[in-house]
Amino acid sequence: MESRKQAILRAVVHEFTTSAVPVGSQALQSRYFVNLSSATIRSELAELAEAGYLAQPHTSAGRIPTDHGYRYFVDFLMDLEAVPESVRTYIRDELVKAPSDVQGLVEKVAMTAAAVTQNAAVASAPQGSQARMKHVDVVSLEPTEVLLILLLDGNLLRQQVLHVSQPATQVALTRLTAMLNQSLAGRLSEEVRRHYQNSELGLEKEVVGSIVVALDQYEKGAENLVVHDGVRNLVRQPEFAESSRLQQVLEVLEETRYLTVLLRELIGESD
DNA sequence: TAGCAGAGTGTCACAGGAGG
DNA sequence: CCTCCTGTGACACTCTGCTA
Repeated sequence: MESRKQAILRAVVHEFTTSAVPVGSQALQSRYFVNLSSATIRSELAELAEAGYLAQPHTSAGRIPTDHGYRYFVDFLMDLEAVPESVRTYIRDELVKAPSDVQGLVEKVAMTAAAVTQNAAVASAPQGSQARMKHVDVVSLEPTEVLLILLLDGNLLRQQVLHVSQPATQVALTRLTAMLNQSLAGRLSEEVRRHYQNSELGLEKEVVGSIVVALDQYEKGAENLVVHDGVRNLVRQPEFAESSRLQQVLEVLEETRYLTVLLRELIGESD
């Protein structure tokens, strides 16, 4: 990439990661390229967009970096700081202590990254292959509300509150989970899905349906995202209230169904 | 909900420099 | 002197947010 395009891409990434607002040619000209006209910068922006490094939310908006643009920035343009030896040692010590299961390891990585960067950290496991159910438990919360606890292969734990159409007692739920564990433990998602299709309408079908959804999400990899206590670091930042970062974080969390993790952390932190 | 202002874009004609 | 390339300014257009 030509050096001027690199400089413009670097400026766009810097501006956008600071303000979270699409970056226009005039903003770039006034802050970074006083010797160029805005039309020249627009021309370069258009070429960067054509090459896939930038995108435009709508016709009259500025540009934002694409994943491709961020990748290029990280690989070639970012100024890397040397990691102090003390931090290196801290990371090594923390990861040595990490549990051997996937969930525990990913949580440890997120927690360590949050502690080192004093920011929010999101870590994900590699995309799941074929998911296998290990164990299921269903606990009664309210007459028509139950807590589904699902253990997947690799010791990944999933919890979900489920609204059921008919009231269910704990006795009935215990009987149901015993039956499900007997018939579905160790089964692949395809077999669980077949079980769902063959189930009659009612509590069993609703519970198995949720298990199918959880297994699907595991296979797609989206469920492997883990957020740890770095969210509190975001709240502590003075500019946080003015920033659109919260909105972005919420959108990501909502998509990945980890909003409850965020709320749990916030409730523990402030009103 | 319509109108308006502001921000930003794409396009085009033009100017200036480099090279043949 | 001509051609090509690059950069610039101007203008029309789109979209968003605000206000009456």
